[in-house]
Amino acid sequence: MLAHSIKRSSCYSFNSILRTLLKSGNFEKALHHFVQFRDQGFLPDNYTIPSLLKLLHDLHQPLHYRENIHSFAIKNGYLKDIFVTTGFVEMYFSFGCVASSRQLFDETPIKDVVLWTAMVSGFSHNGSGDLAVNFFSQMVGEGVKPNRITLTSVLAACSQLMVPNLGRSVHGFSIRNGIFSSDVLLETAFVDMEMIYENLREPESSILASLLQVCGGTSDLRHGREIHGHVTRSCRNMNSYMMVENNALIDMYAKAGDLNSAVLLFENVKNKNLVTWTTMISGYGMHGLGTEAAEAFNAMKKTGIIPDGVTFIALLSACSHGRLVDEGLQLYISMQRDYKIEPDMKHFACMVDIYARSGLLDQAFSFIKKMPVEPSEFIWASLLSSCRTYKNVVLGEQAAIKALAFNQYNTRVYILLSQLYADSGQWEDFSKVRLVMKDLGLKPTTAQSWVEVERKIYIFTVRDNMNPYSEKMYKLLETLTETMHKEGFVAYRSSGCHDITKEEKEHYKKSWIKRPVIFGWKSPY
DNA sequence: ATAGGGTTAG
Repeated sequence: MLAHSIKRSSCYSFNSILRTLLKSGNFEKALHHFVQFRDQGFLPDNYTIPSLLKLLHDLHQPLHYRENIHSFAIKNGYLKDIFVTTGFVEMYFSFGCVASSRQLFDETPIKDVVLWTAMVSGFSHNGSGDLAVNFFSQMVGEGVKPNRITLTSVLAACSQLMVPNLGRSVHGFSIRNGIFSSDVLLETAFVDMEMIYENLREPESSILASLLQVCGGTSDLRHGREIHGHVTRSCRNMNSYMMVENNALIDMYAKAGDLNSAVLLFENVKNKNLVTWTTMISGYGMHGLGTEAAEAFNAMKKTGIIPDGVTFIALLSACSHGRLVDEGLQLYISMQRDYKIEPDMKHFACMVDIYARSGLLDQAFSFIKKMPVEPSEFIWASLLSSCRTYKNVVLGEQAAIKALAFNQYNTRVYILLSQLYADSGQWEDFSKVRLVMKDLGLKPTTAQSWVEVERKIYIFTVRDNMNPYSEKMYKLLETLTETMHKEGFVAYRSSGCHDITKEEKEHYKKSWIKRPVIFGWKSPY
């Protein structure tokens, strides 16, 4: 009895100290403290576990260690404590293990606002904005009242999904329920531009930045330029926060395809900070200008600005788009050796892409296998994409299986895999994939693109015949193709689902009858 | 009475 109470009180003070050390960022001391505690024969209690998970996160420890803590927590019945459950939910989300988080959530009988919020933000961070919004409405439906943190998370998901109306209704909801968040500004960003001119008040930098983000993302140069004009007119040049507007404008021009304007503005900006440089590097990169990106990086270093993790993401992705394998590897090494930056999932994804886009699929795969953390769904899907380009069915299948283990409903993965099969003439496998999609209720989506000409937006798709200019456009394409041939270029022609010959169609119809019941591949693991 | 969810212009 006495021993028990001593242990309990020791746990109490241990937990307090651990928490304090973590808060002040003394991770090494915190680890030392934990090791001492453990060596004295004490075991973590339910109060310790959330802190312990945070410690392992801060020390970049692999998933494996945390799974041990998960087993430990299960054995001791600590998952009855919602604080512990929430910790694990958050931890699995951070490793991209969405299914594990979801399972934990489902197994929790009584869910509070924090657990619900962890789900909303977890989905949002893993690129599932739709599920984030879905869980938010479930939560409201079950009578759990969201707070400002929940709203911040769900609004982030709304803006990710580009659904301003949903954002507006969330905003309306928060007003009706008396919940206010400074981040509802995010939603305001979607309010129509003309409204800004009618508004007496000067729009916040953050609103302008969000609007520019939308302009960049939709290649809406016209609105982007209008905002630029607005910023220039609104005598805020003397203010320091002009930095935010300029950086957002440079990014917008680069993303909307007008690299010249981006460079022009960049060169005219007097005080460039790390974000300005990184934006320009990333702009060059997305236009395939690896050399210019590298030059900008060198120029930045000369000014004494120290790059951070995001700068290296921009550089590595420039290498991947410019097929610069050796340069990418050198940067990846230098980042860790010279700047002490720990690579995270995004850097890993860039490295995989650098190898894979250059056709070095085996090197991409061995890089994945050597990663210290569980590769994300995105990494597998991007490997699959390159497997399709280079027609590597064996590796492509493995990548697809891995990606689908994260999310069974990833339409893009099925499409890529079926195209890979089609390109390789494996029509039976092609139809198998399409049937699995059909069983799951997934529809192949046709990619759309659009262009704005004289205030009118023209949307078009592959083999589009609906456009009144279709005939003219295809004639022009023919001329272009001819010119390319004359110049010595050979067009790569995909034999994807649009290009099925008569025999292949017959074959496809036949195999349609043989409905596979389950997903027909075995995991290589 | 010690713990869990969000936050950046790139």
